[in-house]
Amino acid sequence: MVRAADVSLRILQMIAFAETPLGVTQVAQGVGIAKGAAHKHLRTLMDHGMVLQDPLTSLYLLGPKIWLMGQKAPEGQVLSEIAAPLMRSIRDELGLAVVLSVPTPKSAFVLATLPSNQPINIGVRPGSELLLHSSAQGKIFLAFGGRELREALREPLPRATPKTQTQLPNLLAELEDIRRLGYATAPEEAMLGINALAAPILDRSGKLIGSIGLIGSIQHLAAEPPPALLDRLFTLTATIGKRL
Amino acid sequence: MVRAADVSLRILQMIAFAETPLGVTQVAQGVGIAKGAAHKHLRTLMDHGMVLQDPLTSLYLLGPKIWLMGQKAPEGQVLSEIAAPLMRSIRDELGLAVVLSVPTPKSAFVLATLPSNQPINIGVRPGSELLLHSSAQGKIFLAFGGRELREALREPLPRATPKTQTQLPNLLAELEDIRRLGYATAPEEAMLGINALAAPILDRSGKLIGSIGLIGSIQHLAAEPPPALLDRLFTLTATIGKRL
DNA sequence: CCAGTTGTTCTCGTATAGAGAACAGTGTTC
DNA sequence: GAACACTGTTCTCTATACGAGAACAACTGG
Repeated sequence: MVRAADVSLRILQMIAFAETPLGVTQVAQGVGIAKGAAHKHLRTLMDHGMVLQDPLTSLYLLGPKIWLMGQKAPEGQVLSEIAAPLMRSIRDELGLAVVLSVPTPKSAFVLATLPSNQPINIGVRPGSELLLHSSAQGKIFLAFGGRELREALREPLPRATPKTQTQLPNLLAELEDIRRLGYATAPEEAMLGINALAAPILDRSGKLIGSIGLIGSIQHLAAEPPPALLDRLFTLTATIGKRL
Repeated sequence: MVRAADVSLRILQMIAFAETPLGVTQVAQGVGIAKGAAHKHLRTLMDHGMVLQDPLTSLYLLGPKIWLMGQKAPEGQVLSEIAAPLMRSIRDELGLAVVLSVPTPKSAFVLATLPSNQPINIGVRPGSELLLHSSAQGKIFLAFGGRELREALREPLPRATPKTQTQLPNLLAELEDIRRLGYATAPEEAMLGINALAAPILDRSGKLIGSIGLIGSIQHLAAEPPPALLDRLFTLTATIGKRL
């Protein structure tokens, strides 16, 4: 781990996901270093065009180069443009929150989300990383992904709620079921009162690309999903897979 | 300048703009450090999800987080989605290369391009940075941008070709003309045999957002642009400005 | 006009980044 | 099938450069 680079990357993320442009002082205390040091990091980021400084307010905001680099990332471009309209239609139809995520070595990375349209709505923040063993999408990745993803299971499984599955043998058995049935649920495993239903997005060759998850309270999304709901989800993921 | 962060950012860009996934060795000699050190940097980038490693080939490629961050950059999202279809139509109509760029403190940053559709075609690489004083788009930014952009003129003006304007007073006079006429040209100032014509993209409040440039050989794009061509360019930039 | 903010520039001691070598895999070649 | 030529990864050690802290400059608002 390169410490200085780590700091710069944290600063970059901070600026990227901040609601408003940030000043040196906020950045400094955000990453926990001295103001002067933060300034040096910001200058480095500016030299690379990753960040630029508003000439009027002298606050720092994200530069255009980040956008350009983002265009080069395969997942986003393809998946989101294809999936976005389909996700919207299923959300409007079912009223549940819809989440698109892709696998990373240790988590399910949330690329895009649509919150549910209930008065009390449930959402997932894009950019968050769901644990592999305690989320529906994570379990999809464990079940359908390459062997390297299951490496993460060697370490003890942290408990998110009392219902989180922390026994490795039980989890492995569940993964078998998931592979067989083609979907995963996680009733109150990530958060009490909340359930999720997820299915994999596979390309034509059967390779795992990502997953679509539906999130809802246990009231709206039962632990045993009704067949009609499953069908709807499967047609969605199959359509996305075909259009890749 | 934070050296370690600089190295990591160079590596990140290298991976982002590489044609194919890269290995540790290529990265190391690309940025000029030892293999072991490069490995440490790559791990740091991976920890942040900026980069990930193909489990099969163990080559490094761009991670999904970069895409997500790119979505947050204001310029790209808005400008490119609005401008892209309009740029395409003007390219097909005129046959000239079309370039969309935004201002940075020291250059015109190229966000998106369309190469000309001639047999011998001319293009501009996205991500490149055009000098402010020796390119049509750069001169647009100097003329229409904030005062801070003109700070760059305090330093001596490098000569790109024999025709590059390197005399500050002459350049300032030209900027006056550009402001008055609403367009800039740069015949053979950036590259011999090539001319460019550019106009600013202004939002409703008149603030400079970016510029559209047309690039062609001096044969296809005369130093004195015909009125019809100017009209076409002005309607394009005006349309983009309105849709912001 | 002064107090309390900003962002920026210093200096200096210490943590750390990078060179280099050794290690561990993988595929190629003879 | 064994030696080879590559990969990516891990290690040790020292010159280096990072970050704490303080001082500075430039604004803002009471």
